[in-house]
Amino acid sequence: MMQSDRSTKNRLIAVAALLFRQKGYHATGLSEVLATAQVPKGSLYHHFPDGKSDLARAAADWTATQIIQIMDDAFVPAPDFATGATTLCYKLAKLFDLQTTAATCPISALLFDGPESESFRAHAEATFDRLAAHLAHHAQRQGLSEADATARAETLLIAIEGGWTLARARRDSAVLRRLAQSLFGAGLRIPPAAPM
Amino acid sequence: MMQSDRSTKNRLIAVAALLFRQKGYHATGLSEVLATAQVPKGSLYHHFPDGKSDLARAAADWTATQIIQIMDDAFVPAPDFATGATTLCYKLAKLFDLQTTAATCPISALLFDGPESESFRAHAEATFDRLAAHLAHHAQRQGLSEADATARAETLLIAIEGGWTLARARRDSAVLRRLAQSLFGAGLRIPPAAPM
DNA sequence: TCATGAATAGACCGTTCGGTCTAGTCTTTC
DNA sequence: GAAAGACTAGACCGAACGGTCTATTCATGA
Repeated sequence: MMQSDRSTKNRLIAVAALLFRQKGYHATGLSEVLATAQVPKGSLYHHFPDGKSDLARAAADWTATQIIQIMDDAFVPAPDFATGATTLCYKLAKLFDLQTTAATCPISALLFDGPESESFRAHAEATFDRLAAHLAHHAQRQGLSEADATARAETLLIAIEGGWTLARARRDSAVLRRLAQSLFGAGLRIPPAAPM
Repeated sequence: MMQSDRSTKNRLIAVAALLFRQKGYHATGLSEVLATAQVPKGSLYHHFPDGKSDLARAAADWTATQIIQIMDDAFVPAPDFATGATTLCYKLAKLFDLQTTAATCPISALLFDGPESESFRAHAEATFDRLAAHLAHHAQRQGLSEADATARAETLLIAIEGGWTLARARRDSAVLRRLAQSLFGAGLRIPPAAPM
């Protein structure tokens, strides 16, 4: 069985994750996934008995672990939270630039656009919380108090989601790169808080 | 002709805007729109010759003017930008709470999920820019410099988009309400910027 | 070497999709 | 009150959808 990286199952997951994110779950036909992954229908229903929704779940999980990997890559070697956050934003910007079509943010995409079942929805929420907790964990690892860490993780998450949306609207990742500096950099600290 | 608020055409637009936002463009069938609005198919293709995509455009425009109205309601009577932004966040939170199903942010929803045509995409981008510009206009009206106004408007937009996403993931509008205070309030100024 | 289950392969099915078309009904205007 | 166009009404269409099913091939252990 071996489950190599290029196994039928993994190919299906990777292709599905990509297409679902690019065009959305409902806008992506199984036939397109199958054609792109070069997999016949029978194989899909062998590996994913529940069909499309099953595939969506797998794709979401796969994406989540990818995101966590990116977070770890950014935060583990970082001397402090701000540096980690900056690196993360840059990594995400790079990810954004990789795609020809400006797709939805991977974090939110696979969670909100999927089968309508409540079970999928619940799974998505749990996954989202897991990502937020992971971010908070890194913050705490840098010596922040639990409350502080949670708050900062949340702020960063908001900024990333919003930043990605703006980047997508403009088809330009610049916002994402500016994000970290706006949040933590020496420059403007979100709003200069000048006149008001 | 009269074009009353409850005219067939307006009913179609309102229902489409709601459903598209709740379930997404591709996940919403014309039959559902038609049934909900109590409109036969023939009427739809009379008012919107290009069918579903045409309807999506109209729904997006209709939503955009709604959003602008909300912005005006928040900013016109406000003594300064921070107050206006706070009011806006609260209004959006209220809007969020209105829906049983936690739907996508109206600003981004109707822009990103629609027909795949490039023309729709372009129209969406233009609409998005229009909203951003409108926000910046309000900021400038409060005496901020153009650069400042643009920057603040962008920050607010990022925060709203990201905040809505988080609110949606948690099915709780609290994040949106906390948003304004985090950005401009006397309390925590985004990150306390303490230890790091 | 052969038996067995995993995996592949794709023809096929019922449903629903967005869209077309013709017929009928109002509404407005001479 | 008849002509004309705006609008409503829904039967109908081909295409594509997700999903099922049977046949076949491949891999593995006895």
